[in-house]
Amino acid sequence: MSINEIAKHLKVSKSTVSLVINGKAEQARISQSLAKRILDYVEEIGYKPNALAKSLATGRSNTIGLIVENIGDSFFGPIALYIEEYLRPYGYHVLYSSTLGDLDLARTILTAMVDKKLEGLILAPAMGQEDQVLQLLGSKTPLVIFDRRIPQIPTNYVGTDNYTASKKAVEHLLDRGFSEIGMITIDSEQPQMRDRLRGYHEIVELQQKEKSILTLPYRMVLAERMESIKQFLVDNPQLDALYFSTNYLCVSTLKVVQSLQKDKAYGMLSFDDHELFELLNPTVSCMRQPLEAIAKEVVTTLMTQINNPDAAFRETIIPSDLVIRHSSQ
Amino acid sequence: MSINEIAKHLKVSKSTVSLVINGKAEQARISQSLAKRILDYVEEIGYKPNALAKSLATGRSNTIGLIVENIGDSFFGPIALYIEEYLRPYGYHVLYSSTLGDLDLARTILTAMVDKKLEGLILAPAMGQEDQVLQLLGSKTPLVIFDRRIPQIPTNYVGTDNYTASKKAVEHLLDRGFSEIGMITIDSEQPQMRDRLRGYHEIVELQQKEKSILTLPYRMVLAERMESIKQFLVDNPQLDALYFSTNYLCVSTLKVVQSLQKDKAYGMLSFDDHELFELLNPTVSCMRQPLEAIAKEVVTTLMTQINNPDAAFRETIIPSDLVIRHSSQ
DNA sequence: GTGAAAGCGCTAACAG
DNA sequence: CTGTTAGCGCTTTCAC
Repeated sequence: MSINEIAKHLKVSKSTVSLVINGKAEQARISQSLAKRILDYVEEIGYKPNALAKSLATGRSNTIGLIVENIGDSFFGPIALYIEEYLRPYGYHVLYSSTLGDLDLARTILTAMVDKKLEGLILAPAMGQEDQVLQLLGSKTPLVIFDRRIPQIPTNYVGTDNYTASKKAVEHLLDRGFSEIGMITIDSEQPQMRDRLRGYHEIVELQQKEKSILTLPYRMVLAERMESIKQFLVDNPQLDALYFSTNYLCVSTLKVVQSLQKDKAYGMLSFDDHELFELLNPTVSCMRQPLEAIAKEVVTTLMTQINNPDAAFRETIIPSDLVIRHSSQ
Repeated sequence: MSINEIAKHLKVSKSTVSLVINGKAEQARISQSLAKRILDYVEEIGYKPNALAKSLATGRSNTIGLIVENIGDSFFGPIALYIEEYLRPYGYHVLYSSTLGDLDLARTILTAMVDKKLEGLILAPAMGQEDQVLQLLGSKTPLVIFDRRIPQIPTNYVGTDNYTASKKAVEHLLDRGFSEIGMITIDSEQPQMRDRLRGYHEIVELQQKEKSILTLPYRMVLAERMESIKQFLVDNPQLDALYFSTNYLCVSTLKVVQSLQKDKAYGMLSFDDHELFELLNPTVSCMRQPLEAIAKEVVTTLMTQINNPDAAFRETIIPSDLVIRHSSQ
């Protein structure tokens, strides 16, 4: 079942078979009849080239690595789907991994992917992975960072305008008459989270209001997270609105509020939309990142670098949209 | 940066280097000092073996293929995450692809994965892919089918008890006093959907009630789907409860009901849970498939076959849990 | 203890 | 037009 056996059986040489199979019969000026004979036999025995051997010989694996925080969540999941779809026309497959925000795991994964000689890497880096990325950059592997930029290191990057969008979000809440706005956020070291937080800081300071911020670690079990949020709400009775740096914090908070059964209604606005936000009562306003556009740009950027390794890095900021629903009215 | 250069530089042979790197120095009785010299140099230049070449030589790619319908949805996304996690201890990586229910695409993807000589395949097959699976079975590639079984073809399989769970769900609705239960389902040819439908049929017939079934195609744009659902509700004013074969149909219906602004409240029960079902008003009852347990069993089954290619096929049915919330009270 | 050599399956010059 | 040859980078057997 190898090219060798085919060659032997047909009494031609390996290279002839290889050329024909790869559609280069024409340009290698191989006779139509011979080509047909080979193709027919290949068809007959159902021969399939070994992609591994091909990759080794050509240096092309036709595979792109995708490293995200959690493939199962409502941000990275759909992004992954879109990335796969946009990559498909180029003939690329996707090898994925979720880091779950764990640095050690993230390092191991990245190392493994580099060793596999993938043709390109799409990475939402974990905190602390900067040095490894820097090193990777030296190796000339095409790379696109997304969602969270690595400050100080110039790379290809695609992400949303976290800072500006965050300011808009908080301003919107203020405009609608809320005056004491608390922010619930996560793992404040991540650049995108920092920027969202910064936006909150700036607007609230501008209004000379009090800041109330709850910062939660990533990877906290739901029950604990809910407990922290509950305490935060209790400790800050003055709050009339809540701003969330990401949607699952909003979801957790909604669960807390529901369990509290107080009838205090907070104004709410979350970064990132959620499929069911428009079904809740009240419906939940959000800053929506355009997932498909981000995925598309990630792929375009990667392809650009693959086809032109020496091109300058490209940074694309894709603005998020404020989606106004009832929770911020 | 290849093993060759290391050998040359150290003036030893390739094989010695290879043995040392792979920790077989001991058994090959290579001197401690030589081994250390090699290891040190490897460390120094930061040498990484080329995984591709290694795979070609050993025939092991350390990669498992995962083919699902949609990696971005709330069923397959989390499943993919769990599969990855359970696979990690074995040193396997995951190459994924979404078929979006498209047969041609599904065939192409499966073919490509087979050519890549992956060490195992986890597959939620598309309709019509039976022949291809049959063929794959002949090739001895370790394979686990999940979510949707292929009738008539014995394979490893992991899934839930669709038929029984569906009966329980409809019975529950009846028990709670609903009497005219409509079912909204999809693409009724898929075995798991058939089974869910069959459960509905059986219970409703047992009660000598009228059946009202709306069958929607997979891959329908949201607006059209909502339109069909709306029409269905209008045409069937007698319905007092709705049973959904999968959660996004329930979500779509909730959107329709919301837009209708009638205050008719349907009893509702959906197959598959959704993160926000417990936040809606009323909270939505469901049949919950234990995602992590399914993923775990998929991996266990696959590993069993990989380690013991001649073992008999293993079929595991993991029961779903009825989660009772307010929508079915 | 160590190294030479063959081979995994394929591609791609280059000769004829 | 077709075949020879030399790799791609690594593993593994078997002499020495």
